[in-house]
Amino acid sequence: MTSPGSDFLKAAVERGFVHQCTDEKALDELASRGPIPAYIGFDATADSLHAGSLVPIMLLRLLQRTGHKPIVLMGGGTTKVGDPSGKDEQRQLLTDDQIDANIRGIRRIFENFLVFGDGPTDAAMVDNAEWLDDLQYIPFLREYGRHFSVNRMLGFESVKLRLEREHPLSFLEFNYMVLQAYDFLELSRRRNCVLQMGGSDQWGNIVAGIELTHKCDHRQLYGLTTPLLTTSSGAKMGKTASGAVWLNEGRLSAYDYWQYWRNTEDADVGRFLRLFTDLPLDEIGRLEALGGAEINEAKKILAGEATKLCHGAAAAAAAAETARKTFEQGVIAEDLPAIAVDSGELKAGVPAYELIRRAGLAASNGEARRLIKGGGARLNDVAIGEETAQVTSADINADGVIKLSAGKKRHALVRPT
RNA sequence: GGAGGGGUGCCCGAGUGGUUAAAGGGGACGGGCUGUAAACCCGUUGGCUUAGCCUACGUUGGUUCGAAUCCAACCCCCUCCA
Repeated sequence: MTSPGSDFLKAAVERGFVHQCTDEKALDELASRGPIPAYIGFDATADSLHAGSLVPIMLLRLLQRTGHKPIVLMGGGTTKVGDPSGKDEQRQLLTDDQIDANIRGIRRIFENFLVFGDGPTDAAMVDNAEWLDDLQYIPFLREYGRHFSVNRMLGFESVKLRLEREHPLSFLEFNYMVLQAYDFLELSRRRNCVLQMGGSDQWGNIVAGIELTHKCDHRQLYGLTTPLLTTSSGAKMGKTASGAVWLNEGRLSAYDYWQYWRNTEDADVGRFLRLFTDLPLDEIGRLEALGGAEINEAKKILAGEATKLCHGAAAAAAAAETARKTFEQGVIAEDLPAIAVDSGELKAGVPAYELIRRAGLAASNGEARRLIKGGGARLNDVAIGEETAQVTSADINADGVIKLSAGKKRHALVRPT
């Protein structure tokens, strides 16, 4: 490809956001003429998003920073259908109330990454329930359904996966693609939106929308997908010991979020800095060139910048400080995750495995027992030898707390009350 | 509607009457080595009040001293035929 002329596409390519584009040249030209509205759709299946959605989120942020209008499309309507892409199983259907609550939670996340408002480059959030909820079945089929070829749809990746793996694909889900295609048409009509972006698994759905709009309105739209992000060793992004890497404080603390980025593999540091921070490219180039143990400095910067975007500068600084104390000085930091335990209960003695479970360091007592047996559990930094060891008030340290650890990185405090 | 194949733990996938909480692989977690990295080596991987008990191989019943394994009915998926 020749070097793009528009700020947006140039930055998107250089920072590694582009996997495929329907017509890079034409899109580049369009983007260099003035602000273009572009959207990415998000499902409302949970009240938060996780790190897997971060690439699209950062792409919208980049779009805004380079002078264009990001549109966040909430799938309030399509979530009632369920995207079969990448899913073996049919999704559980959510109620309207759940979906509304989820959209509210997700909006709070976007407010950290984008500037919302009414200006030409201000972000907007739209819910496709606005037009999908009131669709009339027969008129819709007659006007739009006739443009879709089932023959072609059967060939799409999202459908093929289910068919090949012999998993059920309901007609309901089969329609997801049709509705997403229709979304693009609606957004081009209502908001003059010309570009849909999304993960590489969305390619088929995006192209379907472009084709539909072309057939209905004779209007040329564009699509751009981001690469599926895996770590250098091939693992999917966004998972951690205690589950997914969520983007809201309630589900994953800013400290754990910081830790997630701090533990990035060496080989991924440059790539992640480009994708998940706003740092200029020449500085990133300098950071990723650091060799040996020095690359840890780059990881701290990555963690700091990424956490700043998601949780704010104060939380990022606090997380960095907690990490410094915990790892570099071995001191107990105040804001490690903590649980409160009744001091009377402590006086009587509580099995260590139970406290480990309650502190969220293990999912069950059995898992905690195994952790102890395997030598991975520590009480105030001393390995717990006995599987049935009791923790009592005698274990409260000078700071008035008890420190529990699972492995070297996961710590929690027990505060007597 | 007819014929055949199939539904196993987080995922894939073995297992056709007992020694099966279920081979093997993946993933995950822990230990070792390191740099809070990767690679590599080792261990663990249903729950509980853990030398014991409980729950589990689509669902519900049945045969048997004993069932993931045999039988029946039902549910779901796949393939071919109508």
